[in-house]
Amino acid sequence: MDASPFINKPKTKKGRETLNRIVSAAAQVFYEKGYHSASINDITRLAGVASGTFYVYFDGKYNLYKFLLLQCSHMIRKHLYESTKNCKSRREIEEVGLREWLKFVDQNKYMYHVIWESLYIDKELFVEYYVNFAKNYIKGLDIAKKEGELNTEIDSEVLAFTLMGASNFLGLNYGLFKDGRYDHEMVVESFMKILNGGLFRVPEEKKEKETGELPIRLTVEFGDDEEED
Amino acid sequence: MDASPFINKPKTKKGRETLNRIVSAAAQVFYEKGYHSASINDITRLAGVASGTFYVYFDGKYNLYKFLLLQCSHMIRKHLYESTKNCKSRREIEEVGLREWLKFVDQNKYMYHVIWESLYIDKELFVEYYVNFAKNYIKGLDIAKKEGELNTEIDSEVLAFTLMGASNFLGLNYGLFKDGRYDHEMVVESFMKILNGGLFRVPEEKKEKETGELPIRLTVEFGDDEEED
DNA sequence: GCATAATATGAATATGTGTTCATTTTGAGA
DNA sequence: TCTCAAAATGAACACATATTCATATTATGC
Repeated sequence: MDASPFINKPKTKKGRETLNRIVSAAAQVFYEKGYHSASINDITRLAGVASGTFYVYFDGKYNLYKFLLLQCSHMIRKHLYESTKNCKSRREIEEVGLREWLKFVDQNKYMYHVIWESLYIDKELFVEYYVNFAKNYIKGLDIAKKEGELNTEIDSEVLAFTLMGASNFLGLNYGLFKDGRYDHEMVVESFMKILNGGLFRVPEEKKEKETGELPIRLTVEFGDDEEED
Repeated sequence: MDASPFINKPKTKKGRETLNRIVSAAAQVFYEKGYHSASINDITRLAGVASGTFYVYFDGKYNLYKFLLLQCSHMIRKHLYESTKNCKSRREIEEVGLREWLKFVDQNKYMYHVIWESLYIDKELFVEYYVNFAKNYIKGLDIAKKEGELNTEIDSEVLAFTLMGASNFLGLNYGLFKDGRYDHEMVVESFMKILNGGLFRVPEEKKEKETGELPIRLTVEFGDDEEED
Protein backbone atom coordinates (compact mmCIF):
# COMPACT_ATOMS: atom_id res chain seq x y z
CA MET A 1 0.00 0.00 0.00
CA ASP A 2 1.17 3.49 -0.80
CA ALA A 3 1.33 6.17 1.84
CA SER A 4 0.45 9.02 -0.46
CA PRO A 5 -3.29 8.99 0.21
CA PHE A 6 -2.53 10.14 3.73
CA ILE A 7 -0.30 13.10 2.95
CA ASN A 8 -0.03 16.10 0.69
CA LYS A 9 3.29 15.32 -0.91
CA PRO A 10 5.87 18.06 -0.54
CA LYS A 11 7.35 19.23 -3.81
CA THR A 12 10.70 20.62 -2.72
CA LYS A 13 13.61 19.50 -0.58
CA LYS A 14 12.58 21.94 2.11
CA GLY A 15 9.08 20.56 2.18
CA ARG A 16 10.33 17.00 2.53
CA GLU A 17 12.55 18.03 5.42
CA THR A 18 9.63 19.71 7.17
CA LEU A 19 7.39 16.70 6.70
CA ASN A 20 10.09 14.46 8.11
CA ARG A 21 10.46 16.69 11.14
CA ILE A 22 6.72 16.61 11.76
CA VAL A 23 6.50 12.82 11.45
CA SER A 24 9.51 12.29 13.71
CA ALA A 25 8.14 14.66 16.29
CA ALA A 26 4.77 12.93 16.12
CA ALA A 27 6.36 9.53 16.78
CA GLN A 28 8.05 10.97 19.86
CA VAL A 29 4.98 12.76 21.20
CA PHE A 30 2.67 9.81 20.54
CA TYR A 31 5.17 7.64 22.38
CA GLU A 32 5.24 9.96 25.37
CA LYS A 33 1.59 10.94 25.66
CA GLY A 34 -0.43 8.70 23.38
CA TYR A 35 -2.48 9.73 20.37
CA HIS A 36 -5.37 11.41 22.14
CA SER A 37 -3.37 13.37 24.64
CA ALA A 38 -0.88 14.49 22.04
CA SER A 39 -1.96 17.84 20.67
CA ILE A 40 -1.04 19.19 17.27
CA ASN A 41 0.67 21.98 19.17
CA ASP A 42 2.84 19.50 21.06
CA ILE A 43 3.93 18.00 17.77
CA THR A 44 4.56 21.21 15.85
CA ARG A 45 6.33 22.77 18.82
CA LEU A 46 8.75 19.82 19.00
CA ALA A 47 9.16 19.88 15.22
CA GLY A 48 9.93 23.59 15.38
CA VAL A 49 7.18 24.72 13.00
CA ALA A 50 3.97 26.66 13.37
CA SER A 51 0.76 24.78 14.04
CA GLY A 52 -0.66 25.77 10.66
CA THR A 53 2.27 24.15 8.88
CA PHE A 54 0.97 20.80 10.00
CA TYR A 55 -2.10 21.25 7.82
CA VAL A 56 0.02 21.92 4.78
CA TYR A 57 1.05 18.26 4.77
CA PHE A 58 -1.72 16.44 6.58
CA ASP A 59 -5.46 16.78 6.31
CA GLY A 60 -5.79 16.09 10.00
CA LYS A 61 -4.46 14.28 13.03
CA TYR A 62 -6.02 10.98 12.02
CA ASN A 63 -4.24 10.95 8.67
CA LEU A 64 -0.95 11.66 10.38
CA TYR A 65 -1.55 8.62 12.53
CA LYS A 66 -2.40 6.37 9.61
CA PHE A 67 0.71 7.53 7.80
CA LEU A 68 2.86 6.80 10.84
CA LEU A 69 1.33 3.36 11.32
CA LEU A 70 2.09 2.51 7.72
CA GLN A 71 5.67 3.67 8.14
CA CYS A 72 6.08 1.45 11.19
CA SER A 73 4.61 -1.51 9.37
CA HIS A 74 7.03 -1.04 6.50
CA MET A 75 10.05 -0.61 8.74
CA ILE A 76 9.32 -3.76 10.73
CA ARG A 77 8.66 -5.93 7.72
CA LYS A 78 11.74 -4.66 5.95
CA HIS A 79 13.98 -5.15 8.97
CA LEU A 80 12.77 -8.69 9.59
CA TYR A 81 12.91 -9.60 5.94
CA GLU A 82 16.44 -8.29 5.49
CA SER A 83 17.78 -9.98 8.60
CA THR A 84 16.28 -13.41 7.95
CA LYS A 85 16.47 -13.72 4.18
CA ASN A 86 19.70 -15.74 4.30
CA CYS A 87 18.53 -18.15 6.98
CA LYS A 88 18.85 -21.80 6.09
CA SER A 89 16.04 -23.22 8.22
CA ARG A 90 12.82 -22.23 9.92
CA ARG A 91 14.53 -22.76 13.24
CA GLU A 92 17.17 -20.24 12.26
CA ILE A 93 14.52 -17.80 11.08
CA GLU A 94 12.83 -17.93 14.46
CA GLU A 95 16.09 -17.45 16.31
CA VAL A 96 17.44 -14.64 14.17
CA GLY A 97 13.97 -13.10 13.95
CA LEU A 98 13.60 -12.84 17.72
CA ARG A 99 17.12 -11.51 18.19
CA GLU A 100 16.59 -8.83 15.59
CA TRP A 101 13.15 -7.96 16.86
CA LEU A 102 14.49 -7.38 20.36
CA LYS A 103 17.25 -5.20 18.94
CA PHE A 104 14.74 -3.34 16.81
CA VAL A 105 12.44 -2.64 19.73
CA ASP A 106 15.34 -1.24 21.73
CA GLN A 107 16.10 1.17 18.93
CA ASN A 108 12.50 2.05 18.11
CA LYS A 109 10.57 1.92 21.33
CA TYR A 110 7.79 4.10 19.99
CA MET A 111 6.63 1.44 17.55
CA TYR A 112 4.75 -0.60 20.11
CA HIS A 113 2.77 2.40 21.16
CA VAL A 114 1.94 3.45 17.65
CA ILE A 115 0.85 0.00 16.52
CA TRP A 116 -1.10 -1.11 19.56
CA GLU A 117 -2.86 2.19 19.96
CA SER A 118 -4.61 1.58 16.64
CA LEU A 119 -7.01 -0.58 18.63
CA TYR A 120 -8.28 2.58 20.30
CA ILE A 121 -8.11 4.87 17.30
CA ASP A 122 -9.62 2.67 14.62
CA LYS A 123 -10.18 -0.98 15.43
CA GLU A 124 -10.10 -1.88 11.74
CA LEU A 125 -6.53 -0.66 11.41
CA PHE A 126 -5.50 -2.87 14.28
CA VAL A 127 -7.23 -5.97 12.95
CA GLU A 128 -5.92 -5.34 9.46
CA TYR A 129 -2.38 -4.91 10.75
CA TYR A 130 -2.23 -8.17 12.68
CA VAL A 131 -4.31 -10.30 10.35
CA ASN A 132 -2.02 -9.22 7.54
CA PHE A 133 1.12 -9.81 9.53
CA ALA A 134 -0.15 -13.24 10.52
CA LYS A 135 -0.99 -14.08 6.93
CA ASN A 136 2.63 -13.59 5.93
CA TYR A 137 3.84 -15.49 8.95
CA ILE A 138 1.58 -18.41 8.10
CA LYS A 139 2.85 -18.43 4.54
CA GLY A 140 6.39 -18.92 5.82
CA LEU A 141 5.33 -21.62 8.24
CA ASP A 142 3.50 -23.54 5.52
CA ILE A 143 6.60 -23.51 3.37
CA ALA A 144 8.58 -24.91 6.29
CA LYS A 145 5.95 -27.61 6.68
CA LYS A 146 6.31 -28.56 3.04
CA GLU A 147 10.04 -28.82 3.55
CA GLY A 148 9.42 -31.22 6.38
CA GLU A 149 10.78 -28.82 8.98
CA LEU A 150 7.64 -28.40 11.01
CA ASN A 151 5.09 -30.75 12.50
CA THR A 152 2.11 -30.64 10.14
CA GLU A 153 -0.22 -31.60 12.96
CA ILE A 154 0.22 -28.14 14.47
CA ASP A 155 -2.18 -25.58 13.02
CA SER A 156 -0.23 -22.82 11.30
CA GLU A 157 -2.49 -20.02 12.49
CA VAL A 158 -2.19 -21.14 16.10
CA LEU A 159 1.56 -21.35 15.69
CA ALA A 160 1.78 -17.94 14.05
CA PHE A 161 -0.13 -16.18 16.82
CA THR A 162 1.76 -18.11 19.48
CA LEU A 163 5.09 -16.96 18.06
CA MET A 164 3.92 -13.42 17.38
CA GLY A 165 2.53 -13.15 20.89
CA ALA A 166 5.72 -14.44 22.42
CA SER A 167 7.93 -12.00 20.49
CA ASN A 168 5.65 -9.12 21.26
CA PHE A 169 5.52 -9.76 24.97
CA LEU A 170 9.25 -10.44 25.22
CA GLY A 171 9.92 -7.17 23.41
CA LEU A 172 7.49 -5.47 25.72
CA ASN A 173 9.10 -6.72 28.91
CA TYR A 174 12.73 -6.43 27.93
CA GLY A 175 12.62 -3.50 25.54
CA LEU A 176 10.06 -1.30 27.27
CA PHE A 177 9.78 -2.38 30.88
CA LYS A 178 13.50 -3.02 31.32
CA ASP A 179 14.43 -0.35 28.81
CA GLY A 180 16.80 -2.63 26.91
CA ARG A 181 19.11 -3.23 29.87
CA TYR A 182 19.30 -7.02 29.82
CA ASP A 183 21.13 -9.93 28.28
CA HIS A 184 19.59 -10.35 24.86
CA GLU A 185 21.40 -13.59 24.15
CA MET A 186 20.08 -15.24 27.29
CA VAL A 187 16.53 -14.43 26.21
CA VAL A 188 17.06 -15.86 22.73
CA GLU A 189 18.65 -18.98 24.14
CA SER A 190 15.85 -19.66 26.58
CA PHE A 191 13.26 -19.02 23.92
CA MET A 192 14.89 -21.44 21.50
CA LYS A 193 15.05 -24.08 24.21
CA ILE A 194 11.29 -23.77 24.56
CA LEU A 195 10.73 -24.09 20.82
CA ASN A 196 13.22 -26.94 20.56
CA GLY A 197 11.07 -28.97 22.86
CA GLY A 198 13.09 -28.71 26.01
CA LEU A 199 10.36 -27.26 28.16
CA PHE A 200 8.83 -30.13 30.08
CA ARG A 201 10.83 -32.71 31.97
CA VAL A 202 9.40 -36.03 33.06
CA PRO A 203 9.77 -35.84 36.82
CA GLU A 204 10.89 -38.98 38.61
CA GLU A 205 7.58 -40.28 39.86
CA LYS A 206 7.68 -39.14 43.40
CA LYS A 207 4.53 -40.89 44.52
CA GLU A 208 6.02 -44.27 43.70
CA LYS A 209 9.08 -43.40 45.70
CA GLU A 210 7.21 -42.12 48.71
CA THR A 211 4.24 -44.41 49.06
CA GLY A 212 4.70 -47.21 46.50
CA GLU A 213 5.47 -50.80 47.21
CA LEU A 214 9.09 -51.66 47.85
CA PRO A 215 10.48 -54.48 45.71
CA ILE A 216 11.44 -56.45 48.78
CA ARG A 217 9.63 -56.17 52.04
CA LEU A 218 11.06 -57.48 55.29
CA THR A 219 9.30 -57.41 58.59
CA VAL A 220 11.56 -57.59 61.59
CA GLU A 221 10.14 -59.09 64.74
CA PHE A 222 11.49 -57.62 67.95
CA GLY A 223 9.43 -59.74 70.16
CA ASP A 224 8.48 -56.91 72.55
CA ASP A 225 5.79 -55.19 70.46
CA GLU A 226 2.99 -53.94 72.62
CA GLU A 227 0.85 -51.69 70.43
CA GLU A 228 -0.48 -52.56 67.04
CA ASP A 229 -3.58 -51.76 64.89
CA MET B 1 -5.46 -3.94 46.74
CA ASP B 2 -8.85 -2.51 47.66
CA ALA B 3 -10.98 -0.71 45.14
CA SER B 4 -12.48 1.72 47.63
CA PRO B 5 -9.96 4.52 47.06
CA PHE B 6 -11.39 4.94 43.56
CA ILE B 7 -15.07 5.20 44.44
CA ASN B 8 -17.45 6.87 46.83
CA LYS B 9 -19.08 3.83 48.31
CA PRO B 10 -22.87 3.77 47.99
CA LYS B 11 -24.68 3.30 51.26
CA THR B 12 -27.93 1.78 50.12
CA LYS B 13 -29.06 -1.03 47.86
CA LYS B 14 -30.25 1.50 45.30
CA GLY B 15 -26.87 3.17 45.27
CA ARG B 16 -25.07 -0.11 44.74
CA GLU B 17 -27.37 -0.93 41.86
CA THR B 18 -26.69 2.44 40.24
CA LEU B 19 -22.95 2.07 40.65
CA ASN B 20 -23.10 -1.36 39.05
CA ARG B 21 -25.07 0.03 36.14
CA ILE B 22 -22.51 2.78 35.62
CA VAL B 23 -19.54 0.40 35.74
CA SER B 24 -21.21 -2.07 33.38
CA ALA B 25 -22.10 0.68 30.95
CA ALA B 26 -18.55 2.02 31.13
CA ALA B 27 -17.11 -1.38 30.25
CA GLN B 28 -19.36 -1.52 27.22
CA VAL B 29 -18.67 2.03 26.03
CA PHE B 30 -14.92 1.76 26.62
CA TYR B 31 -15.01 -1.45 24.61
CA GLU B 32 -16.84 0.21 21.74
CA LYS B 33 -15.14 3.60 21.59
CA GLY B 34 -12.08 3.47 23.81
CA TYR B 35 -11.43 5.51 26.93
CA HIS B 36 -10.77 8.87 25.35
CA SER B 37 -13.61 8.83 22.87
CA ALA B 38 -16.06 7.57 25.46
CA SER B 39 -17.79 10.52 27.03
CA ILE B 40 -19.35 10.57 30.46
CA ASN B 41 -22.59 11.27 28.68
CA ASP B 42 -22.25 8.11 26.60
CA ILE B 43 -21.79 6.12 29.77
CA THR B 44 -24.56 7.69 31.84
CA ARG B 45 -26.98 7.56 28.91
CA LEU B 46 -26.39 3.82 28.51
CA ALA B 47 -26.65 3.34 32.25
CA GLY B 48 -29.90 5.27 32.25
CA VAL B 49 -28.86 7.92 34.76
CA ALA B 50 -28.17 11.64 34.59
CA SER B 51 -24.63 12.80 33.93
CA GLY B 52 -24.37 14.32 37.39
CA THR B 53 -25.09 10.96 39.00
CA PHE B 54 -21.76 9.76 37.77
CA TYR B 55 -19.99 12.21 40.05
CA VAL B 56 -21.88 10.93 43.06
CA TYR B 57 -19.84 7.72 42.85
CA PHE B 58 -16.67 8.66 41.05
CA ASP B 59 -14.38 11.65 41.45
CA GLY B 60 -13.74 11.65 37.71
CA LYS B 61 -13.34 9.64 34.57
CA TYR B 62 -9.83 8.54 35.45
CA ASN B 63 -10.92 7.01 38.74
CA LEU B 64 -13.68 5.12 36.97
CA TYR B 65 -11.06 3.66 34.68
CA LYS B 66 -8.75 2.63 37.50
CA PHE B 67 -11.67 1.00 39.28
CA LEU B 68 -12.62 -0.92 36.15
CA LEU B 69 -9.05 -2.05 35.55
CA LEU B 70 -8.83 -3.38 39.06
CA GLN B 71 -12.11 -5.25 38.62
CA CYS B 72 -10.78 -6.86 35.45
CA SER B 73 -7.56 -7.83 37.14
CA HIS B 74 -9.47 -9.49 39.98
CA MET B 75 -11.84 -11.32 37.67
CA ILE B 76 -9.07 -12.76 35.54
CA ARG B 77 -6.93 -13.88 38.44
CA LYS B 78 -9.90 -15.41 40.21
CA HIS B 79 -11.10 -17.26 37.12
CA LEU B 80 -7.67 -18.67 36.33
CA TYR B 81 -7.00 -19.60 39.92
CA GLU B 82 -10.32 -21.36 40.36
CA SER B 83 -10.04 -23.30 37.12
CA THR B 84 -6.48 -24.54 37.62
CA LYS B 85 -6.28 -25.08 41.37
CA ASN B 86 -6.92 -28.81 41.07
CA CYS B 87 -4.43 -29.41 38.29
CA LYS B 88 -1.91 -32.14 38.97
CA SER B 89 0.96 -30.90 36.83
CA ARG B 90 2.34 -27.76 35.24
CA ARG B 91 1.52 -29.18 31.86
CA GLU B 92 -2.09 -29.51 32.91
CA ILE B 93 -2.10 -25.98 34.30
CA GLU B 94 -0.97 -24.62 30.95
CA GLU B 95 -3.55 -26.62 29.06
CA VAL B 96 -6.49 -25.87 31.31
CA GLY B 97 -5.29 -22.28 31.70
CA LEU B 98 -5.35 -21.62 27.96
CA ARG B 99 -8.70 -23.33 27.48
CA GLU B 100 -10.27 -21.29 30.25
CA TRP B 101 -8.64 -18.08 29.10
CA LEU B 102 -10.07 -18.49 25.61
CA LYS B 103 -13.48 -19.16 27.07
CA PHE B 104 -13.14 -16.18 29.36
CA VAL B 105 -12.19 -13.83 26.52
CA ASP B 106 -15.22 -14.96 24.54
CA GLN B 107 -17.45 -14.07 27.44
CA ASN B 108 -15.68 -10.85 28.41
CA LYS B 109 -14.37 -9.32 25.23
CA TYR B 110 -14.09 -5.88 26.76
CA MET B 111 -11.27 -6.92 29.07
CA TYR B 112 -8.55 -6.74 26.46
CA HIS B 113 -9.49 -3.21 25.63
CA VAL B 114 -9.65 -2.09 29.21
CA ILE B 115 -6.33 -3.64 30.18
CA TRP B 116 -4.24 -2.76 27.14
CA GLU B 117 -5.54 0.77 26.95
CA SER B 118 -3.87 1.48 30.28
CA LEU B 119 -0.70 1.95 28.25
CA TYR B 120 -2.24 5.09 26.79
CA ILE B 121 -3.98 6.32 29.90
CA ASP B 122 -1.29 5.81 32.50
CA LYS B 123 1.80 3.86 31.50
CA GLU B 124 2.52 2.99 35.13
CA LEU B 125 -0.78 1.14 35.44
CA PHE B 126 0.11 -0.95 32.42
CA VAL B 127 3.60 -1.81 33.63
CA GLU B 128 2.33 -2.55 37.11
CA TYR B 129 -0.37 -4.83 35.75
CA TYR B 130 1.91 -6.99 33.65
CA VAL B 131 4.94 -7.01 35.92
CA ASN B 132 2.68 -8.14 38.71
CA PHE B 133 0.95 -10.77 36.62
CA ALA B 134 4.33 -12.06 35.48
CA LYS B 135 5.61 -12.19 39.03
CA ASN B 136 2.85 -14.60 39.96
CA TYR B 137 3.38 -16.62 36.82
CA ILE B 138 7.08 -16.93 37.57
CA LYS B 139 6.33 -18.09 41.09
CA GLY B 140 4.30 -20.96 39.69
CA LEU B 141 6.97 -21.85 37.16
CA ASP B 142 9.67 -21.92 39.80
CA ILE B 143 7.63 -24.31 41.88
CA ALA B 144 7.27 -26.57 38.84
CA LYS B 145 11.03 -26.40 38.36
CA LYS B 146 11.59 -27.50 41.96
CA GLU B 147 9.27 -30.42 41.34
CA GLY B 148 11.39 -31.39 38.38
CA GLU B 149 8.63 -30.67 35.90
CA LEU B 150 10.38 -27.93 33.95
CA ASN B 151 13.80 -27.52 32.41
CA THR B 152 15.77 -25.37 34.84
CA GLU B 153 17.97 -24.12 32.02
CA ILE B 154 15.06 -22.05 30.69
CA ASP B 155 14.80 -18.66 32.35
CA SER B 156 11.49 -18.36 34.18
CA GLU B 157 10.91 -14.75 33.18
CA VAL B 158 11.43 -15.51 29.51
CA LEU B 159 9.11 -18.45 29.81
CA ALA B 160 6.47 -16.44 31.64
CA PHE B 161 6.35 -13.69 29.01
CA THR B 162 6.45 -16.24 26.21
CA LEU B 163 3.41 -18.02 27.61
CA MET B 164 1.59 -14.82 28.52
CA GLY B 165 2.23 -13.42 25.05
CA ALA B 166 1.01 -16.57 23.37
CA SER B 167 -2.23 -16.70 25.38
CA ASN B 168 -2.86 -13.03 24.83
CA PHE B 169 -2.40 -13.16 21.08
CA LEU B 170 -4.39 -16.36 20.72
CA GLY B 171 -7.22 -14.79 22.68
CA LEU B 172 -6.91 -11.72 20.52
CA ASN B 173 -7.15 -13.58 17.25
CA TYR B 174 -9.77 -16.14 18.14
CA GLY B 175 -11.81 -14.23 20.68
CA LEU B 176 -11.77 -10.76 19.14
CA PHE B 177 -10.87 -11.09 15.48
CA LYS B 178 -12.90 -14.24 14.95
CA ASP B 179 -15.45 -13.30 17.57
CA GLY B 180 -15.29 -16.67 19.26
CA ARG B 181 -16.44 -18.63 16.23
CA TYR B 182 -13.74 -21.31 16.06
CA ASP B 183 -12.78 -24.70 17.40
CA HIS B 184 -11.36 -24.02 20.86
CA GLU B 185 -10.16 -27.56 21.32
CA MET B 186 -8.10 -27.50 18.13
CA VAL B 187 -6.31 -24.38 19.35
CA VAL B 188 -5.52 -25.91 22.72
CA GLU B 189 -4.31 -29.13 21.10
CA SER B 190 -1.99 -27.35 18.70
CA PHE B 191 -0.66 -25.15 21.45
CA MET B 192 0.10 -28.10 23.70
CA LYS B 193 1.90 -29.84 20.84
CA ILE B 194 4.17 -26.82 20.59
CA LEU B 195 4.86 -26.83 24.33
CA ASN B 196 5.33 -30.57 24.38
CA GLY B 197 8.23 -30.23 22.03
CA GLY B 198 6.59 -31.35 18.85
CA LEU B 199 7.28 -28.23 16.86
CA PHE B 200 10.40 -28.92 14.82
CA ARG B 201 10.92 -32.00 12.76
CA VAL B 202 14.32 -33.12 11.56
CA PRO B 203 13.89 -33.05 7.79
CA GLU B 204 15.47 -35.84 5.79
CA GLU B 205 18.63 -34.12 4.70
CA LYS B 206 17.71 -33.16 1.20
CA LYS B 207 21.15 -31.91 0.22
CA GLU B 208 22.67 -35.33 0.79
CA LYS B 209 19.95 -36.86 -1.31
CA GLU B 210 20.22 -34.41 -4.13
CA THR B 211 23.92 -33.70 -4.43
CA GLY B 212 25.66 -36.03 -2.00
CA GLU B 213 27.92 -38.95 -2.92
CA LEU B 214 26.17 -42.20 -3.75
CA PRO B 215 27.36 -45.22 -1.82
CA ILE B 216 28.19 -47.03 -5.04
CA ARG B 217 29.17 -45.21 -8.17
CA LEU B 218 29.22 -46.86 -11.54
CA THR B 219 30.30 -45.22 -14.73
CA VAL B 220 28.95 -46.81 -17.84
CA GLU B 221 31.00 -46.47 -20.99
CA PHE B 222 28.97 -46.26 -24.18
CA GLY B 223 31.95 -45.91 -26.42
CA ASP B 224 30.34 -43.22 -28.56
CA ASP B 225 30.74 -40.18 -26.26
CA GLU B 226 31.55 -37.07 -28.19
CA GLU B 227 31.20 -34.15 -25.82
CA GLU B 228 32.73 -33.93 -22.39
CA ASP B 229 34.13 -31.24 -20.10
C1' DG C 1 15.96 40.23 -10.60
C1' DC C 2 11.27 39.10 -11.56
C1' DA C 3 7.25 36.02 -11.38
C1' DT C 4 5.15 32.39 -9.44
C1' DA C 5 4.37 28.43 -6.91
C1' DA C 6 5.50 26.34 -2.68
C1' DT C 7 5.98 26.82 2.02
C1' DA C 8 5.18 28.88 6.53
C1' DT C 9 2.67 31.62 9.97
C1' DG C 10 -0.31 32.06 14.34
C1' DA C 11 -4.36 34.43 15.89
C1' DA C 12 -9.11 33.42 15.70
C1' DT C 13 -12.80 30.11 15.48
C1' DA C 14 -15.66 26.21 16.39
C1' DT C 15 -16.56 22.30 18.79
C1' DG C 16 -16.81 18.79 22.17
C1' DT C 17 -16.89 17.37 26.78
C1' DG C 18 -15.38 16.88 31.80
C1' DT C 19 -17.07 18.76 35.78
C1' DT C 20 -19.85 21.60 39.10
C1' DC C 21 -23.75 22.69 41.92
C1' DA C 22 -28.17 24.37 43.37
C1' DT C 23 -32.15 21.87 43.49
C1' DT C 24 -35.32 17.93 43.58
C1' DT C 25 -36.64 13.19 44.46
C1' DT C 26 -36.46 8.96 46.97
C1' DG C 27 -37.08 5.72 50.66
C1' DA C 28 -36.31 3.70 55.21
C1' DG C 29 -37.06 4.27 59.96
C1' DA C 30 -39.37 6.74 63.82
C1' DT D 1 -47.19 10.89 58.29
C1' DC D 2 -42.89 13.07 59.11
C1' DT D 3 -37.85 13.50 58.80
C1' DC D 4 -33.57 13.49 56.86
C1' DA D 5 -29.69 11.46 54.78
C1' DA D 6 -28.80 9.42 50.49
C1' DA D 7 -29.39 9.54 45.76
C1' DA D 8 -30.42 11.79 41.45
C1' DT D 9 -30.89 15.65 38.29
C1' DG D 10 -29.36 18.42 34.06
C1' DA D 11 -28.43 23.11 32.74
C1' DA D 12 -24.48 25.93 32.89
C1' DC D 13 -19.63 26.55 33.02
C1' DA D 14 -14.73 26.09 32.01
C1' DC D 15 -11.38 24.50 29.37
C1' DA D 16 -8.73 22.31 25.88
C1' DT D 17 -7.61 21.82 21.21
C1' DA D 18 -8.38 20.56 16.20
C1' DT D 19 -8.79 23.27 12.40
C1' DT D 20 -9.16 27.45 9.33
C1' DC D 21 -7.49 31.23 6.69
C1' DA D 22 -5.76 35.62 5.33
C1' DT D 23 -1.25 36.92 5.10
C1' DA D 24 3.80 36.63 4.89
C1' DT D 25 8.04 34.43 3.58
C1' DT D 26 10.96 31.58 0.78
C1' DA D 27 12.80 29.22 -3.20
C1' DT D 28 13.07 28.18 -8.03
C1' DG D 29 13.08 28.66 -13.04
C1' DC D 30 13.30 31.92 -16.65
